[in-house]
Amino acid sequence: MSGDDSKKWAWGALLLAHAALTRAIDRDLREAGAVSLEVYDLLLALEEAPEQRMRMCELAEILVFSPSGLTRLIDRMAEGGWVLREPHPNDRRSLLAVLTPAGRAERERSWPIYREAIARHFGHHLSPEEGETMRALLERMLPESLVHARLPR
Amino acid sequence: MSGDDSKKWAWGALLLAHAALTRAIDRDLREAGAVSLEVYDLLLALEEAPEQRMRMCELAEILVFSPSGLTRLIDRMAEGGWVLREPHPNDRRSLLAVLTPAGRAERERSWPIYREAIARHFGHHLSPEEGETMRALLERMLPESLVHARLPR
DNA sequence: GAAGATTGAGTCATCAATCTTA
DNA sequence: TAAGATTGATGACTCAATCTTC
Repeated sequence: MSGDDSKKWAWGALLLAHAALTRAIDRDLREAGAVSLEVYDLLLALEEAPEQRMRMCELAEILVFSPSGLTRLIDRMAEGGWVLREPHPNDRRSLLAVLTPAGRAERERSWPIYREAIARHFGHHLSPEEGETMRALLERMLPESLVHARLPR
Repeated sequence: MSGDDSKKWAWGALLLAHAALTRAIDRDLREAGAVSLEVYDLLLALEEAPEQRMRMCELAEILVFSPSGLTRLIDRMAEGGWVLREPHPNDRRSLLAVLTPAGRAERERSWPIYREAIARHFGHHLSPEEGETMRALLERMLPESLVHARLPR
C-alpha cells in the first residue's frame, strides 16, 4: 500500500471506529432512558429554529434522512405529543414541524443523560487543552451544512 | 446553562453532527457501489485477524452489534460467499466466521471508493498538519477496544 | 416539469425467548 | 448457571411510486 493509501486507511479506520462508537453511545443513551440520537437531534434543531418550527424537507436534509424516513419519524414524535404538523403559510406543498412544550421538556429531560454519556465517552482520554483542540478541529472538519444547525449559539 | 454544561453541549453538538456525517458518508458509499460501513468493517476485521477468522461474539462486540444482528449480517455475507461459518476447535458452543478469498476481493474492490469518500469528506477542511493532529487526538480519544481492531499495523 | 410530502414494499436492526454446550 | 448462537416478532429506515402544489 502506498504512503498516501496508508494515510487514507488511517482515516478510514477512524471513520469505522467512530461509527461504531456512535452505535455504542446510542445504545447507552437508550438504556439510560434518553431519546435516541436522531430524536434528540431533531428536537434540538426545532428548539433552536426561529419560532421553533421548520420545514419537513429542511429537517430531512439536516438529519440526513430520506423524506419518507422523516415523515415516519415525525409521525412517531407527533404521536408522543412532541411535535405538531402545521401548514406552511407561503407554500401549500410544504408542512412545518413545530416543537411543542412537551417536546422541549423531553429534550431537557434527556440532556443530563446526554451529559453523562458525553463525559463517559469523551471526557476521559484527553486533557482539557487537547479536548479544546479536538473540538476546534472537529468543528472545522465537519461540513458547515451539518455543523451550523447544531452548534450552541 | 452553566459553563460546564455549555462545554458538554458543544461536544454533544459535534456528536450529533458526526452521527449525521456518518449517515451521509454511508449513503455516498452505497450510491458509489461500495459495501456499507458495517460490512466493510467486518470484512476488514476478519482480514486483519489471525488466520482471517474470528468468533461471532467477538465480532459482535467489535462492531457494536447485537448477537442476533450479527447472526443475520453473517447470514447475508455468507450468502454472498464472502464469509464461511466454521466450528470452533475448542468450544463447541462457538462458531468462527472465516473470510473467503471472495470476501477479501470485495473489501479490496470497495477500498478505492472508500478512499474517494474519505478524501471528499475529510480531506478538504484541514491542513496536513491539522489532519495529523486530528488523527492523533481521535486515536487517543476513541476507546482502545474500538480502535485497536481497526488501526493499520 | 419539479418540489414537497406521503404510502406500500422491502431490508435490516433490536429484544425476548430458545437451544446447545461449558 | 452462564455463554454462545439462533429464531420469531417488532420497529425503523430506504426506495419507488403517487398525489398535490409550485
